[in-house]
Amino acid sequence: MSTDLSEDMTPELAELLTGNCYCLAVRRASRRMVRLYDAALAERGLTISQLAMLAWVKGLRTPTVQKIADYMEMDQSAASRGIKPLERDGLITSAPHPRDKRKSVLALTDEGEAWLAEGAQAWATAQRQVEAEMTPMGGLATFIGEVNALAARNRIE
Amino acid sequence: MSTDLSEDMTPELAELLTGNCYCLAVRRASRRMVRLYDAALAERGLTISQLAMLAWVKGLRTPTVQKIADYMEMDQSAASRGIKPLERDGLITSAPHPRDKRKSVLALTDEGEAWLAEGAQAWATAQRQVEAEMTPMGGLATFIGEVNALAARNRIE
DNA sequence: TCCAAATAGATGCATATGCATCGGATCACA
DNA sequence: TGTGATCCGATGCATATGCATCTATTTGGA
Repeated sequence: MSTDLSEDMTPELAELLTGNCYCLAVRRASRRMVRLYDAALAERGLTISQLAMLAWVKGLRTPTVQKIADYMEMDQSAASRGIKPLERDGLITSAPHPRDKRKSVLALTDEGEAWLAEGAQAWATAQRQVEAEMTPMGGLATFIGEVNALAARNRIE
Repeated sequence: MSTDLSEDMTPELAELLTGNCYCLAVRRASRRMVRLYDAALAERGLTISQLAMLAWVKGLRTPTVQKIADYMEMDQSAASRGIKPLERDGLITSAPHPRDKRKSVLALTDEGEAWLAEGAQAWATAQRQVEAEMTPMGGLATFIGEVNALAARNRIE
């Protein structure tokens, strides 16, 4: 309701609040997307992040925390913590790297494999749904490319 | 390095890991964007979320937790917790609504006003930078529109 | 008027995320 | 072959987020 809104705002604040902040807009979109995928995955007991980590453990020849963080473009500490619940729940095991004691090599347990397979099915449902409703090669691809290029130019992460 | 990647992946998992998951792609973009804006705001001691909340407190005639959550399209509990540090640090005060004791009406302190003004300057720097580097009306606008329409159709939030 | 339904805000619980930092291990080069 | 620079993973600290749930209040009818 526009009656909620005050009148005396600087142009900058108005811009920030009217959905024109790139950062806030993407964050909102991200929250929504996560809720959508998480809802689809909830019955399998996984979140989209956890599914992705399981997938990376399977997809990498020698999965380590650092490598997963690199591929997911997130902080190493965040990846480290994200993996913890999966280890706790017996979906992932970790063993010291034979030749580099700094590293822990991760692996899926049989249960982890099963959960990943199940989760991938649920994921596909959400993915196909979004795909069907988004303009093909529409905003997302363009936008992601822009963000990545921008981040690279500014050495973000 | 492609030598990291294993070969035997189902098509679905390959799709998920190669950056084609809408959810993961947006999440990555969001993380980057937040880091960019947060870095610009760090010297003012604010995060982009906190700046937005201060702005909404100023921008709404009768700001309450619920109203801020609605406008920011986030969970009420997340908004509630996000406001807490700002209250603790003396940037926001809250007082019971005169006619509805369920509500707390928020307000900026003088210090809150000052921080908001300072933060808005820093924000503008980041915003202008991103703006200059993104294709005008390029991917973002299209994409956000798609996400919102999709979320509306699926009653997400 | 009175009670069921709806609303506001807070909290318990759990994950998600980044920064700084620490201790251990490895590497590169003098 | 040392040893300083790097790298790896873990942790402390702090915010960010959502869901379920609880209490207090308000509201909308019967």
